[in-house]
Amino acid sequence: MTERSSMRDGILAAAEKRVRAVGFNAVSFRDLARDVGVKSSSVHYYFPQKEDLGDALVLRYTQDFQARLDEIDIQTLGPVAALEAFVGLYASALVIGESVCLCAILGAESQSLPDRVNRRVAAFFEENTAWLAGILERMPTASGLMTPIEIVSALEGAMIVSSVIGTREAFDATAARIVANYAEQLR
Amino acid sequence: MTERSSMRDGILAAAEKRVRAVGFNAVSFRDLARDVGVKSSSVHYYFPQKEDLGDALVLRYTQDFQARLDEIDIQTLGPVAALEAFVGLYASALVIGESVCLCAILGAESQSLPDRVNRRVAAFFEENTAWLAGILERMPTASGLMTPIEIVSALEGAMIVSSVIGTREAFDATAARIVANYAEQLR
DNA sequence: GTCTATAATTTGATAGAC
DNA sequence: GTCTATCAAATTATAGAC
Repeated sequence: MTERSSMRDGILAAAEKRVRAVGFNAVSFRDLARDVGVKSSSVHYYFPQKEDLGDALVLRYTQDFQARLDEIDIQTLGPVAALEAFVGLYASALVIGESVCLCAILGAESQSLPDRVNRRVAAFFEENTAWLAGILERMPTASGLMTPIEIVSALEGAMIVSSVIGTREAFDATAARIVANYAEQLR
Repeated sequence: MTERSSMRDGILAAAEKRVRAVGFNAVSFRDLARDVGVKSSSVHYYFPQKEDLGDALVLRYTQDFQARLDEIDIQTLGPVAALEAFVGLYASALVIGESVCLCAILGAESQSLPDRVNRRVAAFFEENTAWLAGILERMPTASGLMTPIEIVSALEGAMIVSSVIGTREAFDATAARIVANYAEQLR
């Protein structure tokens, strides 16, 4: 097993924290260098271009997220509790005054980001919707229920609105309704 | 009546176009100066600090949006058609590859923006939810229906996700469901 | 009001010593 | 790998002429 906490990973961790707070365009190589205690040229050693940093950042975030999805035992929990666990992952990504989901903020900035980064962000959404599709197909089909992409969209939007307003109200209401509407189908 | 298209308003129009595409942090005074055909120092004449520009930009956007809401004749249309018109305003704010709602992108960047700007963005959401509350109270109360803040959140999130993926799919599905769910209540 | 000129700072990025 | 040193460009912002 390779070293768990390399410099490269430390830089990515610092980048994730900063980008999830202020966005990709507002984070500099020098910010990250200071965070991990090196010079900015050393950050360039690991990520020659800022684009490389963005690419690796979203990849890491997506893999971490996927790993947490894999921990959700759908067989044991059943579809509703699994959906609740999914929504819980999003809930833990939102810390008012501190951070939102990485892909919410990168999604909003997408027109100013390199295509390579955008493709990774799109892949995050696609993996999430695919996972959701896996559990929702175990539900009775009902025309009034949100589809996977609608659920992901609603959670990301609620995160952003909650972040500006400064309370979790919008997010919590959205999260609760998504779960409740599906639970209702199984009564 | 004062001049309709002053330099100040031209700058704000250029700023709106750019910010709705790439975000506030990725737009510079020189960008706007070139757009309207002056030097950047002239832009500073109208907006001494970038914060002043952001503040005026969101105020203008909110007022324009409110004016379009005022044009929706709720009495004549009835609540469902009025809700449809509301959703239509959001729909027209999304142009794939070009722009999203100003407050979606500023909301995502909020942690890196001046408080003054954030307060204006929050006010936009509050005015929108207040308008929605006005028409939804004419509907039969139903526990399964989205509240105003949930509707606004869902539309903003769907805009961002659609923007990254590159198709209107997520937005259109969200918009259609919001209207359909309420229409269903009035059958 | 708009310009020239410029200051002060920050940014992404590179060359080369150690 | 990390550093020093540096570059070219861009950024916000101001002073003062016209």
